[in-house]
Amino acid sequence: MEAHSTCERKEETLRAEVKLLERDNEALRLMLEVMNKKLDTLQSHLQEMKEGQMRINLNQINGSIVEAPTVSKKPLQIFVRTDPNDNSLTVKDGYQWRKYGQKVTKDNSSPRAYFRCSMAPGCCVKKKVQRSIRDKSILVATYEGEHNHDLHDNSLCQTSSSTTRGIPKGSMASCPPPVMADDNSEPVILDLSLSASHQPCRRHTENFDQQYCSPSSQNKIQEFVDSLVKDPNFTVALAEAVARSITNQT
DNA sequence: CGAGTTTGACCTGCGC
DNA sequence: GCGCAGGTCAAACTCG
Repeated sequence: MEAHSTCERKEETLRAEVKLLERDNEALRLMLEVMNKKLDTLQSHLQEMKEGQMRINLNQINGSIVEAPTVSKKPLQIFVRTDPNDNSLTVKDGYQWRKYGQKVTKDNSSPRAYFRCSMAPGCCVKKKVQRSIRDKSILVATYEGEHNHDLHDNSLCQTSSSTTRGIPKGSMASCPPPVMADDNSEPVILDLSLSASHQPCRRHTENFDQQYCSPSSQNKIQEFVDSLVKDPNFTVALAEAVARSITNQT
C-alpha cells in the first residue's frame, strides 16, 4: 500500500517535471525561432555589405573613385547598445581612438564625446559618440572622414601593452563591432551588454538540447552559438568587414 | 615618464 | 553685429 502511494507520488512528480520541461520546450522553441530570424537578418545585412564592398572595389579598380550609387555621402551613423550603467562613451569598432573633447549639447542632456583616429599619424577620421535621447542604453556614433590605413594596422594595438587607457587590454581584438546604419535605413542595434547574466539561458539551451534535440539539430545550434558568440575569428572578421565598410562608405 | 583623458577656454558658423 | 551652439585646442591631470 505504502509502495503504491510512493509510486503515485513519484508519478506525480514526474508529471510535474514533464509539464515544466514542456513549458521550457515551448519557450526554447520560440527562442530558437527568434534566433533564426535574427540570424537571417544578420546574414542579409552581411550580404548587403559584401555587395556594397564589391561595387566600391570595382569602382576603384576602374581607376576613378566613383561613389557607389547606393552609398550615402552623409556621415555614417551607428547605433550600439551598451550597458546603461557604463558611463564611458566608447564604441569598440576595432580602431584605436583618441578623445579630444567632450561637450553637452542643447538637444541632448548626455555629453557628446569627440574622438580622432590614433592608429595612424595621418589619419583624419573623426567620430562623435553620444547617448540616444530616446534610449540611454544606446550609443550613437557618427563617423566622418576616411581611414588612410588598414584595420590590420591594429595588430599593434592588439598586442601592445600601451593601448588605450580605460579599455581593457585585448578588448579591441575580441569586441564585437557595431552595426552600420545610414539615414535611409532602419537603425540596427548591436547589444554589447551581453554578460554572465545570460548564462542561465545558455544552460537552458544545453538542457533543451540534451532532452529534446536530435544530434543534427544539436550540432546546428552548437554551430550557430559557437560561430556567433565564441569564435574570435568570426568577430575579428566581422570587425574588419565593418571597418572596411566605414572606410569606403564615408 | 609617456600616452591618454578631462575640461574650461577659445574659435567658427549660422540665424536673427 | 550679437548671441548661441557645436567643434576644437591645450594645459592639467591620471594612470600604468
